Amino acid sequence: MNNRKGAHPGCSLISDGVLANVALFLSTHINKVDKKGRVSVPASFRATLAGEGFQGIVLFRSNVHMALEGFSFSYMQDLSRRLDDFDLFSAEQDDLATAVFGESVQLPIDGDGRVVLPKDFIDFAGIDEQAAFVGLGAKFQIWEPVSFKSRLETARRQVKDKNLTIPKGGAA
Amino acid sequence: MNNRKGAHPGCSLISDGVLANVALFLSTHINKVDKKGRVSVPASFRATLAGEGFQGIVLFRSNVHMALEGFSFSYMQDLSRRLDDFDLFSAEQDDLATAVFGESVQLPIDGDGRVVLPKDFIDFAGIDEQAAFVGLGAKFQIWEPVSFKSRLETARRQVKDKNLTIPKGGAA
DNA sequence: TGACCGCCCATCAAATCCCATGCTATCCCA
DNA sequence: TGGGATAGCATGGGATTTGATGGGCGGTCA
Repeated sequence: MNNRKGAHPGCSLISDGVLANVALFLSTHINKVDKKGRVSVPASFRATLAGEGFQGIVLFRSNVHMALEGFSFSYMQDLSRRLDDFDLFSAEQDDLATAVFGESVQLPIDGDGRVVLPKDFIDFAGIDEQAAFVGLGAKFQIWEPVSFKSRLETARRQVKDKNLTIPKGGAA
Repeated sequence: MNNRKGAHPGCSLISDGVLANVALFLSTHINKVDKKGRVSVPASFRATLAGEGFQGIVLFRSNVHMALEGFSFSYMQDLSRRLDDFDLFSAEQDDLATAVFGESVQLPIDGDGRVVLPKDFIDFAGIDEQAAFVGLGAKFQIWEPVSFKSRLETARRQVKDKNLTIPKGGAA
């Protein structure tokens, strides 16, 4: 129930209870896509989504990769808020908002924990028999497994070469 | 024993009893890995994790060693939050998230205080019959005991030769 | 009248729970 | 202060549940 290790010198703006269980999308799960286009959403992802109070996922095409971006509904709200902050200053952000919200689909999860990926999304991501659900913390992506493998290597290399680190925030 | 009374002068959000002490992972414990891939998480580590308010650990492959890095779940939440400071969809954010979250796994601790190490993680760390849980303060590592022994000697030598010290400073 | 969609059930393997057993560090009391 | 009593921890193995996957059945909408 409570929070991060108490390293926040200035304390937090976030109330304890809320922060408490920020569920995260973690790890990579590879599931099979059946003839009907159905895929099981990894159980842990479902749990994360359920924690967000929404039975379903929001998907749209990545602007960068041949992959799909997935969010919980509440994260979409967050996204919206962030975009609003920039709206005033940049047309690009407006484009982004249009692309993101206009192109996204909301998929219900069936009784067995599966979603049906729209055909054009499947094509876009080059998905065939299998789909890799990649947890990225607050969001996740869906990849064709082989593509993801090389993507992962790129990411690793980038992190290493550019010496990327997650900025030190409150707690260590 | 270790209360951190007064560590957060203005912080009323953190209740004394609970968050009270920033628990640390300390010491090295070597436990057996059974055929099912189960290992007991050292009791003291479990206590530390419990202080974080979560039953489970997050693991991923070390970028540097043939070992696994372990964190409390709340630590990952911290990372996620800090990652939010990056621009959404920026290459940096994406690379980091992919490398960190995409490769991590969240392992629940069973009723007997054990976790099941994924097979590929066991292989990565070269673990066979035993696993060494090495406390490193806010995080810990899991090693194949023999590998760790040489690692330990290297570390000792480095500290000595280079006269390494812990920088003075902030909270964590 | 097909293609598609939402729902239901069956199956198999893997993950999880439960209990039983030593072993050891700790406690309590004479 | 010796020594038995006790509780906590690590471990093994079996039982049970959950999760992923495949297939079937009716309804609906062009």
